[in-house]
Amino acid sequence: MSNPEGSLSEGTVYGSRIGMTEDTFALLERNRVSAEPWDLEETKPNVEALERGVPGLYLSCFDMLLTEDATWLVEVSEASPTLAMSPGLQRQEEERSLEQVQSMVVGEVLKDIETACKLLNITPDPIEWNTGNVQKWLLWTEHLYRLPHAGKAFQDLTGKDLCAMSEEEFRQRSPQCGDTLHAHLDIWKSAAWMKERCSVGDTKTTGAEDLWSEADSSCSGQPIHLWQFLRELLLKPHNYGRCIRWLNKEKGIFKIEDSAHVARLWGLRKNRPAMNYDKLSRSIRQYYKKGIIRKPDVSQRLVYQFVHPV
DNA sequence: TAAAAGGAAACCG
DNA sequence: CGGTTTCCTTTTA
Repeated sequence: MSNPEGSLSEGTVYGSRIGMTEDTFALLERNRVSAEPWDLEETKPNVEALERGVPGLYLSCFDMLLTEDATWLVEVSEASPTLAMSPGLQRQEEERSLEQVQSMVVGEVLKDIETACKLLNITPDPIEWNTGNVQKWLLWTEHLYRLPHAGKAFQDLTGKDLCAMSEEEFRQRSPQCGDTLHAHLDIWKSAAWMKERCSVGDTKTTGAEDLWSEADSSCSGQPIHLWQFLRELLLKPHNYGRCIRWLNKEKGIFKIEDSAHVARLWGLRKNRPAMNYDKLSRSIRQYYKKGIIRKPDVSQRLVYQFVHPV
């Protein structure tokens, strides 16, 4: 936010580039506020902050007008009183605020998609999904927004098939939530398209590009290890703080607050639907002799310690 | 009663 | 082969 002008213009570009209509934003906002399943918090970070941020953002713009530009305003108003805070200027400011909000929303959407990709181990671009990826995405989207299970209706479809389908075709396969699923897929498609445009386009670094490069760096490489996965969760307390958190970050001591939940996430990531805490904890115990994770000096239930803290 | 601890064997990229 | 995953028995808080 150090450069409001920059993010304002970027927001404009993104908004139009990815073709997000006001309806799209309305849908996003509605879903963000209404749904709250068990894992809403993990995948919908900063919802409250965002919503609180909106009036705050407006106020800070207003403050700038009143402070930094006050002398300018006075000078202008003396020279030409009609120009000071003319309706046109006001509308411009309002539009800028709106654009800023929109760019924030886009940023949040990208973050959510990044989170989902890491969790499901799928690519952000739906075009690349195989049938398994599609099912994962469906499962994910369904319980994120409390939709009835419709995976069966989309069985054996690849991401490419899915992307080629119209909203009507979605509704045919799932009368209850086809339209919602179509809308969400649309968001993913838009984001993927935007990502492509950003990476080949201008070299100017933007907030959104940072988000994607962050996603790329962690998505690449070998199959993830359990200890890495746990670190990832711990790195995002805003998303996962309810199920796993640091007790002492410096010493690497953490506590699993919701064992079943963490196990479910691990199972999702590794494609092991039968994963549970019994098995996950067995895997953690394998780390004892390897010197990766140990029990803290004062052993407590569900509390472990990284042998080599960051 | 859930969690902790490990042995043993299967699984899989 | 390594890194789990699965299953199991016994012990502990």
